[in-house]
Amino acid sequence: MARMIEKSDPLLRAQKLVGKKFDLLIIDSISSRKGRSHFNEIVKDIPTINPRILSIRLKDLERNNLITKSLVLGTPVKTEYALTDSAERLGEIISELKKWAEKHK
Amino acid sequence: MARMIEKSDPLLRAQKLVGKKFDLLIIDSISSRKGRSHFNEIVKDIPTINPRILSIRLKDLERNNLITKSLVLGTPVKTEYALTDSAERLGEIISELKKWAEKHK
DNA sequence: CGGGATCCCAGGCGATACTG
DNA sequence: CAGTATCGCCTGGGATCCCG
Repeated sequence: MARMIEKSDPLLRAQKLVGKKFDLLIIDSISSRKGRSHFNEIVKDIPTINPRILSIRLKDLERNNLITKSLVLGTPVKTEYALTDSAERLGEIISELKKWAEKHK
Repeated sequence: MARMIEKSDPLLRAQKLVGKKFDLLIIDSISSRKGRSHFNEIVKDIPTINPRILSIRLKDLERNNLITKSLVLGTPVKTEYALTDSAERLGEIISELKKWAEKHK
């Protein structure tokens, strides 16, 4: 008999993947720019984030296959963050969550 | 011209409403019991939660109109927590989030 | 432009014990 | 059964400055 303990497992997993303070905001920001953003564009969308945190979160999201990072050569070199397919699907859920939050109460 | 600053407002709002560690787990637990649960039933569903935290979270969720609390007279008296309509709608989003988390990667 | 290095801080959470 | 009382911790995040 399987353990009931695992009833909430998928949610715990979601939490580990995108549960930190700015994670959904970051994904939503990239999503709103059609799936590709530069570092400072995200900062513009989330004025309260600080570069250190953004940097940490981006790396973590990358490790977890939510975003990909690529370099755009030129002067200066730019970085470009893009959502993975999975993260784009999450983006739709985030969009529903936003609608929900706006209506709530 | 509206402030761009507010681009991520609904998400920040959602975060304040249900952004703490166990919030989604609690709502999902009640939801899985057809919208009504007792204190210790929630504890059974979320073995890692401790009574103090659950108590705090339930009060906060109640204040924010996500759950309602009522007493069921009898011996002993029981408390019953139910989801509000709004929280039930959130429950559907949580359900999608769970599916997403299971498929991811 | 896109970060890294340091230092610091609060608050959210864990553990344990107790109660109406 | 359904919580409350204490206490301590630790991690995530804020502030500031700096660099290739």
